[in-house]
Amino acid sequence: MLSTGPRGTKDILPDVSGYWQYVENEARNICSLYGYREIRTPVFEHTELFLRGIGETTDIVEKEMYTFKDRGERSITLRPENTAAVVRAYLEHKLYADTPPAKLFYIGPMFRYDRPQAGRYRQFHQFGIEAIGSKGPAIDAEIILLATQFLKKLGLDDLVLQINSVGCPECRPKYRVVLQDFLRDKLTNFCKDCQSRFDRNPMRILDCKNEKCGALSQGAPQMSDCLCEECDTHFNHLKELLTAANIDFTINPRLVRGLDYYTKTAFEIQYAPLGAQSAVCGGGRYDGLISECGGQPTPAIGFAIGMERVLLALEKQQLLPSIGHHMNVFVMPIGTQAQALAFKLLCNIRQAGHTADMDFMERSLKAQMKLANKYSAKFAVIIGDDEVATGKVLLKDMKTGEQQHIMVEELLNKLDAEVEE
RNA sequence: GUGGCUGUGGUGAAGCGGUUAACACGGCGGAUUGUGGCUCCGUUACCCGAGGGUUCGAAUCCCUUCAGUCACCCCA
Repeated sequence: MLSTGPRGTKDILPDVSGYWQYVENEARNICSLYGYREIRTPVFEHTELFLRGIGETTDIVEKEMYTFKDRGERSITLRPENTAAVVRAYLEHKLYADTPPAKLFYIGPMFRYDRPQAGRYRQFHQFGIEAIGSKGPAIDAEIILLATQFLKKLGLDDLVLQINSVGCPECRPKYRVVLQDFLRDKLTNFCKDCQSRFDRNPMRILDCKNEKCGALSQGAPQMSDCLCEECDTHFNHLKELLTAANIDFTINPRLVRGLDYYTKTAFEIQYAPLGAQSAVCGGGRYDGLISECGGQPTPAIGFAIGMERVLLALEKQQLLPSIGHHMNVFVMPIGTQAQALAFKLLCNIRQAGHTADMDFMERSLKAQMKLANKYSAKFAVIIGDDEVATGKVLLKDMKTGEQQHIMVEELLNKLDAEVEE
C-alpha cells in the first residue's frame, strides 16, 4: 500500500458516518434539553495551557501530547482533552459576564500519543460538557444525570457509575500525608511503578492492579475519612441528590482521575464488555482550574464521553440504527441522446426537493433497474429515444411495477403528491 | 513505553516449502432487440502488509519494519 493513515487514526467511511451523526445528534438533543450550548475551540492551543491546566506530572502531559514548534517558534500542542481549552475561551471571552453558570458542550477530535488498541486511538473524539460558575452539588448531579441519560437514551444498559470525592486543596494534602505515612515503611515491597508514584501521586498506588500492591494497600486510610467538612457535606449532598433522581451508583474510594485539576466530585461510567478500555465517560469537579488559568476563583464541573467507545458499545449491543440511503427517484437515460433530457429532469426533481440520482456509468437499462432496486428507489423515470421524441417520460412505480407516460410538468406534481404520504 | 498474538483480493477466509493462490459474499457484465428484486452463466489477487535473507524453488522458514489486536500502563 502506497499510503496508509497514521498509526492510531481512523477514517470514518460513509457506511458508518451515519452512526456518528446519530450519536452526535443525540448528544446535541440532550444538551439543548438541559440548556447546554455548543462551544467550538481550536484543535491546537499553546502548550503552556495544557502544562498548567492538566498538570506537568500527569501521564498525558509527560508522554502523550502531540507537541511541536510552529513556524513562528511557538510551542503548540494538539489538544489532548478540551476542558482546559474551554476554560481558556471562557476567560478570554469573559463568558463569566453572562448569567452563571456557563453551560457549555463540545464534540470534537482530541489527540493523544498512546499505544493504539481497540477503544484507544491517537485521534479520538469526545463529547463533553462543562458547567462553570456553580459550586454544586446540584449541578454535579445534573451533569452526572445528563451523562447517564444520554447513554441510556442510546439504549446502553449495564453501565456502572462510580463516584468518589477527591477532596480539595484544603483536605487533599492532609490525606496525602496520612496516606504516605501509611505506605512509607512498606514502600520497598511495592512494584516500581508504585514506588515512583509515592511522591508524585500516592493516591494512584491504591489503584494499582498489581496483586501484591493491592494486598499491601489493604487497610490504607481512605480519602473519605479525611475530607474536610465542606467536601464531606458536598459529597453527601451529591449522593442524596443522585438517590433522589433514581440514579444507581457505587462509591469507589480508589477512583482517582488522572488530571491534576480535579477536586471534590470525581466520577466514571464504565461499560465492562469493552475490556481494558471500559471507561466510556469520565468527569469531575475542577474548582481550581479557572484560577490556575488566571481567572477569579470559580467552581466548575464537567465530563467527557469517548465517542469511539460509545459507538463500540452500541455495536456490541447491536443498538446501531439502520441507516439505508433513501432515494425517491432514479432517472434512467438510455443512450447518449437521452442524457441531456435526463440530466435536466434530474436537476428539476432535486430542485423540487426530492432525493434523486441517475446512472453516470452509461449502464444498460437492465443494469440501471438493478441499481434502482438496490437503492430501493420509489420511482424510476425512464428516458429513451421515444421519450425524447414525444417529450413524455416513462414513470415507473418500483413497488407495484406500474408505469405510465407522463409530461415532465405533471411528473413533478405527481411526485409531490405521491411522496407526501 | 513493555510483553503476547496476528497480517492472503472490496469483505470473510482456505492454503503453511514445489508448476495455473480454494471457497463464500460483494462488485462488474450477460441469459435475443428498452425494464429490477429469484435463478443461472462469465468475470473479478502480474501475486499473499512492506523490505531483506535462506533455498534449485517461499504466501508458506528466518530477520527487520510497519500495522492491527490483547494485556500492562493510562484514559475517553
